[in-house]
Amino acid sequence: MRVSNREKALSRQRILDAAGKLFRENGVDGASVGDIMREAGMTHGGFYRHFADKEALLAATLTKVFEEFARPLVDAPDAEAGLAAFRNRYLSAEHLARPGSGCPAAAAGADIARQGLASREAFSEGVNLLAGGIARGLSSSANPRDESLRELAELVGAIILARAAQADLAKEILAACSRPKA
Amino acid sequence: MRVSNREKALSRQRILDAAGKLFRENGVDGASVGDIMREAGMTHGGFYRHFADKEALLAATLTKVFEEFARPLVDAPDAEAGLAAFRNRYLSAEHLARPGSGCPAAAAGADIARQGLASREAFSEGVNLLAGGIARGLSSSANPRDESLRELAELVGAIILARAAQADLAKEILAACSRPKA
DNA sequence: TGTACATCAGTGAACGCGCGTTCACTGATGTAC
DNA sequence: TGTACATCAGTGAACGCGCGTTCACTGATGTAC
Repeated sequence: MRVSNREKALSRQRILDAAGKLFRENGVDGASVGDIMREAGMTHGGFYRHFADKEALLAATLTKVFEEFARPLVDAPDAEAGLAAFRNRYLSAEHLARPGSGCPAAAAGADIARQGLASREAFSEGVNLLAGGIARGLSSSANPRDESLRELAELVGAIILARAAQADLAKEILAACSRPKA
Repeated sequence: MRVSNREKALSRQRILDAAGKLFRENGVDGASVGDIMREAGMTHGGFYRHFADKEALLAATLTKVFEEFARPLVDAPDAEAGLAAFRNRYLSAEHLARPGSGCPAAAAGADIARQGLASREAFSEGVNLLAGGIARGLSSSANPRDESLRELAELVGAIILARAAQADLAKEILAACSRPKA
């Protein structure tokens, strides 16, 4: 029961969306091909009509979710306000509780170090995309590129530590990183 | 072939050391009980004479490796110099390349969010231990606790991003976070 | 535009494999007297 | 201190299970004429 080219393209998008959610919620190892296809409303066998293997799906998913996650920051009409809003969203209780729609660098970063070249390339591009968006909001800085990487590292570290820590410490970490710098 | 109590205690230490290495190198899911017991020089069956399950091993391992990793910082006679040395070691190429003997928060943090209570408690205590050591070196700060958490977040985020990124970007991230603050 | 046929998206069974955990067994160790 | 016996650390086979991937099959879609 072959489906039309248009339907196939939609299936691919559903697989990518499902993978985006489950890779971030459960980790790369914790989200199986079967889980992802089920989330996408299909059975596992059809997966290999869309991707060569799980690694190829991971790389394609990273590219997509970094783009989606960075978009509000990158597209903000006012770069400084956009950065402030991004920080605020990043360190929110909402982002803490919902990794599945949150920052891919925080949710999957630790896993990517153990993945193939394609995923690491997609990850690196995603980091550059986010850092570029942050740097836009730091135009008054002497070295926006360096400062943006430092800023991104702090945000990623904060949410990773907070998600692993118990509730009280998690709130403390997010609050400490939210305060204006001394 | 029962072994003496002293030998049993040594076996337990070997299991914890092996787990400390493999959990950090391969992730919690990526290090199997069999792998760890093999690394410790035993077969897998004896594991359950030492730990109730894999989760109990993870919690005990976290407590041990956080303690070991924080010791040079916490025990430094000169707190400020100790912090500077800690930052230097943390952002080094050596630490980038060797997660198995490096910071447990960076190597396992993302996994811990999906683990049981005992592991999250051990992780939280480890974070507090590190933050306390950092705060010691920040005694001139108005708010050493907040600043130490922010500092730790930046270090953890930097090494996680650098390990996942490609070599050039990794070096750039570590360099950006190594420079004195503007 | 209509027809004949090749293509192939998706299904569901099956594959080999490694996982965490259990268990019967062994024989040296620990302990009660 | 010596003896008799219970304990139990470690081994290796086995368990049920889920993993990534393959494959024969189906029938609607795409395409060549």
